[in-house]
Amino acid sequence: MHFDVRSDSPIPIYEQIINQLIFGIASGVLEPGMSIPSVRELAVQLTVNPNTVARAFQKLSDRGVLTARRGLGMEVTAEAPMICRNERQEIVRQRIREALREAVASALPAEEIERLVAEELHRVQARTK
Amino acid sequence: MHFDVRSDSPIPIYEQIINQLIFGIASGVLEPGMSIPSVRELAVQLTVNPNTVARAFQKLSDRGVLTARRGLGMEVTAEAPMICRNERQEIVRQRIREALREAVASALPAEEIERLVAEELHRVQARTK
Amino acid sequence: MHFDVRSDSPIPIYEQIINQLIFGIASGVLEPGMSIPSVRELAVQLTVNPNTVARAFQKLSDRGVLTARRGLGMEVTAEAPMICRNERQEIVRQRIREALREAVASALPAEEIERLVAEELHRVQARTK
Amino acid sequence: MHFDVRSDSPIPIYEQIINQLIFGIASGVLEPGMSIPSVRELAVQLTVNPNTVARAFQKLSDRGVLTARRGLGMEVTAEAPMICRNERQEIVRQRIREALREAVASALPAEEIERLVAEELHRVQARTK
DNA sequence: GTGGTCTAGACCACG
DNA sequence: GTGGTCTAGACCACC
Repeated sequence: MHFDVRSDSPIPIYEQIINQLIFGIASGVLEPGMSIPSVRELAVQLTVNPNTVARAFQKLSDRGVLTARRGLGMEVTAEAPMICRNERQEIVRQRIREALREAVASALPAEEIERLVAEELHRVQARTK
Repeated sequence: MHFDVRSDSPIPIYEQIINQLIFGIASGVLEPGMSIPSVRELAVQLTVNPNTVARAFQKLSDRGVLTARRGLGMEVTAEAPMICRNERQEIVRQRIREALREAVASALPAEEIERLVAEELHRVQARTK
Repeated sequence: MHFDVRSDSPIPIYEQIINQLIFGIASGVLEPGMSIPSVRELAVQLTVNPNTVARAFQKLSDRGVLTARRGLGMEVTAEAPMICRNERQEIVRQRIREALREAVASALPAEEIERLVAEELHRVQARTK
Repeated sequence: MHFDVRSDSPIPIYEQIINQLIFGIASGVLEPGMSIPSVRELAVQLTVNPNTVARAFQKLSDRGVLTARRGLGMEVTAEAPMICRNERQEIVRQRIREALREAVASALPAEEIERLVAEELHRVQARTK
């Protein structure tokens, strides 16, 4: 699974990790019963402090998405996919809503906003192909 | 001019103020020559500490958007409208790009993303009418 | 007499006025017994607040350089030229010293500093011819 | 690296810190990759409030000279040396220009100015040997 | 431990 | 009254 952490974002790193795990589970890349990378492993991969990864795991464990298997690392729970599919949509929707709210607040003309959205949508979709 | 500050946002308050001033100048609500509320005034209006407002003014002054007139308050510079129109577009574009990047990273199907965008765009435009 | 006030300088305006009056007296442009421009007059000329001019006059009066002639404005005292010639040299020397001290502290090579000094000296002398 | 802050100078403390960091980077004493004292450390060393140091760091960060590494401190950027060498020369040149401009405005004879400059240059160079 | 943000309140220069 | 600077001290996210 691919992770992408931006240390210059105003969004805390541990939250970025949480979101990406949620996305991975929601999309089926991570399935119930699968064990996810260890704290240390992921920390190395993301060049991030292990505490930061551990915090992300902890929060997901609090929400019932992950569960600790002693000595074996974290495992995706059975209920995780359902939880994550809901959360994913809410996260994405919320972020889009905020961006558009700001766009409207900026008093840019509606056509300009629509143009920007179309442009960026196109751009971002092209990049992932 | 209307200001709207959210203290629960991950975006720092002083940056929210900066952005809204940029939007105000870009849209022509604030014109070159003084018209900006004083630090103390705006602080009361936003129920925020004067230093927080001063920080926003200071940064805009560094960027050449505002200039301090000793004893008289801050004034919008002559170059401000040009600077701000550019910055406005970049701010809005950047925020939209991030939201869409995350949406794509979430592995939501493209049609679903487009549906969400259309829905929220509609919603946000309706709110301002 | 010519005055040049820079509102963007870190040196307070009233102090700039003080210095320029000292320079005027030291150089003999302003002589003992001469009445200098009124607060209002000078304030208009410099597009500066009358209080600022008044403060400069007050400080010079404290130092025995100017004296108030009731109803007639400020007058240059008999001792002023002597005081001002001393002060002038000290002011100029001090400012030069600070500039050079900073230049040396910046670790610019000595030849580079000398080059800069020569360049700026040339430039500033050319401007006044 | 040595720092020297004068609290009685008309130049704000945070700006003195900025200039000295610029000088340090321009001269190669501070190199890209971390080596900068922490906010708290430097504050103690200069017997200055941590916020004052933080302000200096913040401004240098805005200018692309420093970058914050969360939890690790500030780091000199790769572009910093180039930026700082340019800025150093401008800072020094500007200060020299102002001093000489004032000297000329004071109507001191040219030879006298040159004498003062030579004297102070000599003096300041002797001090650092 | 680090920097980032914010509050509170002081003093100064200037109008 | 205005902005600019500085101090003091709080809380947060992150290492």
